[in-house]
Amino acid sequence: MSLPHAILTALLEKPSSGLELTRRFDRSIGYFWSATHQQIYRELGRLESDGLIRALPTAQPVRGQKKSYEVLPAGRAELARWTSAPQDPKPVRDVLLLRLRAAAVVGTEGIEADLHRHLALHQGQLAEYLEIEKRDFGPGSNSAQDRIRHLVLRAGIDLETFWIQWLTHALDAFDDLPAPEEPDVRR
Amino acid sequence: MSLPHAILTALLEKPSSGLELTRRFDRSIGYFWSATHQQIYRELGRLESDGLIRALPTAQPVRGQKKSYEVLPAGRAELARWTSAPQDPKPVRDVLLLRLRAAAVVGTEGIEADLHRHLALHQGQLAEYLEIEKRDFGPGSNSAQDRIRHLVLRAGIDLETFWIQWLTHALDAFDDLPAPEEPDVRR
DNA sequence: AAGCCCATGTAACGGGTTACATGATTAC
DNA sequence: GTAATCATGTAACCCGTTACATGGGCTT
Repeated sequence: MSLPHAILTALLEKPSSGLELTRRFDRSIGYFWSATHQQIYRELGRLESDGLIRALPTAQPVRGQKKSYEVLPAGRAELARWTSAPQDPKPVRDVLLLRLRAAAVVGTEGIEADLHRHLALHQGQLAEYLEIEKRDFGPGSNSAQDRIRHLVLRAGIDLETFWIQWLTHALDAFDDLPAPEEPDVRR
Repeated sequence: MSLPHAILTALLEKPSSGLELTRRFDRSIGYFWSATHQQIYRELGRLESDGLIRALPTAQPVRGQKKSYEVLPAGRAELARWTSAPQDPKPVRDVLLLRLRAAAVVGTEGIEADLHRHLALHQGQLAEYLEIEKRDFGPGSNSAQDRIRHLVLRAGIDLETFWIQWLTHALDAFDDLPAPEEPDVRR
């Protein structure tokens, strides 16, 4: 149950319409919590009928007409409650690691190319994060808000750095692997 | 669609019953792909009716009777195909980062305790991984299988190390935060 | 008027989670 | 012989994903 709270956070930062939210979930917020527009509209409906947000009274809501939402006091309270409530970290769930484990059994044929591809993707993402850091978190501006947001961005940067290092290490190890154990055609 | 392939990998490593699989998904495989027994039974049924695995012919399958499965050639082929097929990395989805972003808006009240708790949890997980590394991957044994599995374990170790460092950094930053942005008492 | 993007949806499906059910085996 | 545990399932629900629908405004 995190999507509604992600939306509440986004709306508190800036009241928005569904499509504007979708755009923001493709950028900043989406860096650690992604969502499609279908999810967002479904959730906006629920949040509204639960009395946590309301549509800004601008024009009557016609289909195809922009409709902006803002957070109500009950919504802010719920977000504060959720934020401070303890939550266990989710166990890791990573397809690439699973594929490697499978490759240890059925052979590493073909997976190496994808490791290279992932390495490039993570390098690209890291560059994007570093660009944002340079732009948004220069030496000035030390409000609590900025420092916390910088902390979150730092997690992204360090995570990408971890993957780059690990993938580099993995590819090195692949290079001097004692030859494929392919001839395992026993069945 | 990763659970069936996780099960195929597990069954290739060692034919097992549903409950044995469940136990293994609580340990080694579960370190990067978790699954409950309900999921596993459901998926075993599908894999069998798809002709990728079969029940070992021991006793007739009575309810409450152990039933072991092994992988058929078609299953091994499907796993090899899946392993070498390119797959994009999933975008990060982390509740703690989302909560921090929310805390930047509604205040950091209460979240600090949970950061401490997470730090301890990650330290415990790291210790467990290091124990496994010492036990299973000593200086000897350099088969390709072992080296690949060690690589996967290394990812786990490095990920936990990342979280420990980041949480430590975050808690440090919290300590000299310019005080809550609600009513600042010190100035 | 045709085509394209903007904006808001609906519908169907599949995986993951939680709660519950039921038969067999073991412990006392 | 009864309680606990082992072992295999069923059922319901929610979230995330994919495909599709509808209407308005803009450009050509």
